[in-house]
Amino acid sequence: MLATTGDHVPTSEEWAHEVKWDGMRILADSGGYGERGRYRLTSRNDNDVTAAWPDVATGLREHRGLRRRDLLVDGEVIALNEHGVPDFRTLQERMHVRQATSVQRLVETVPVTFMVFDLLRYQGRDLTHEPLVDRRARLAEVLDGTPWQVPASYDDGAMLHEATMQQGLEGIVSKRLGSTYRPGERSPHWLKFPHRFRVSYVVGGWRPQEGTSDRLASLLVGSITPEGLVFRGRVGSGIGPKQSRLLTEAVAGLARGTHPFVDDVPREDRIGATWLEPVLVVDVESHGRGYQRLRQPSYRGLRTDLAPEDL
DNA sequence: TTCCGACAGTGGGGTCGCAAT
DNA sequence: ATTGCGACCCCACTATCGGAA
Repeated sequence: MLATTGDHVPTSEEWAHEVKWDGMRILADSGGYGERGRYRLTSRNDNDVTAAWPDVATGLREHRGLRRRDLLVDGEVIALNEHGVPDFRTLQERMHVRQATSVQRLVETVPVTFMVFDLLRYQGRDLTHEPLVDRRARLAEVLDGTPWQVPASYDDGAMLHEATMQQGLEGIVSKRLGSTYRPGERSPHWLKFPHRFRVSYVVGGWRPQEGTSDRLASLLVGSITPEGLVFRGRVGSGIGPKQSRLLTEAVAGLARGTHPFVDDVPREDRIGATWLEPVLVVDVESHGRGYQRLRQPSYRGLRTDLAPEDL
């Protein structure tokens, strides 16, 4: 079950709100009774990822009360950084591991937490048709005292939205308390509100669409620092045929031979690029702050009212 | 007939493993 | 030893097309 992006955080009492965890979605299935806490883990694309998270898979093995229980839960594996904030980059180091030998080392260097937010089956009984409130209540009982965590649920969405923003968390997810669980579906009963920030950047070049050489598909942008223009990454999402045409016009006559950034532009980013005089300013919406490179960037338009000196 | 939602395709930032160089 | 590529993970957004209203 997936969340739809929402416009406004619902205020009605029919909704509950929780932190949106920046990690990897996992379904953990005990596979029936008597398995002694051996769980099969699957990713969002239904790949078996059990090998990469042995600590998660056996997380309940030692827990007495759950030894012979049967359950299927839905949650997010996260890795916390030194500030206690989920760090996706760190998590990725363990994501692709297939062999048990290397995992043992990673388990120690990259500890993870499994945040479990839904209970889909318990003791052989399918709970997906029961309302969320009931599933959550049962989940809290079942996992109480285990290494797996059940994230808190909040009534006040606006408050949580603000608090998560302050704390540098990814955002919130609002869920309708009476909703059933619909496997594989992107549901309007789950609404996500990721914190995205709109910031202006200076354009230092552009890249063509894959396979072509003239159709502008993405921009290479940078931010102004005391040292000069620092490369921050590429933006392509949001540049459709119309925006592409507008930008092609805006970029005309600005070409130059070398890139205008003070730092080095990585090889991969230079492929097919046309460098430009750093005079155009664009707005970009992206996730998170304080990152070297833009995360999940999307183009928001040309700022003809701004010059690089204004930033 | 019109509108909407699901899906595919394009764009982004990353990691790792493995084969070719 | 380095590099390139594909397989995964996280995603945003746009265009299209078929079915519901």
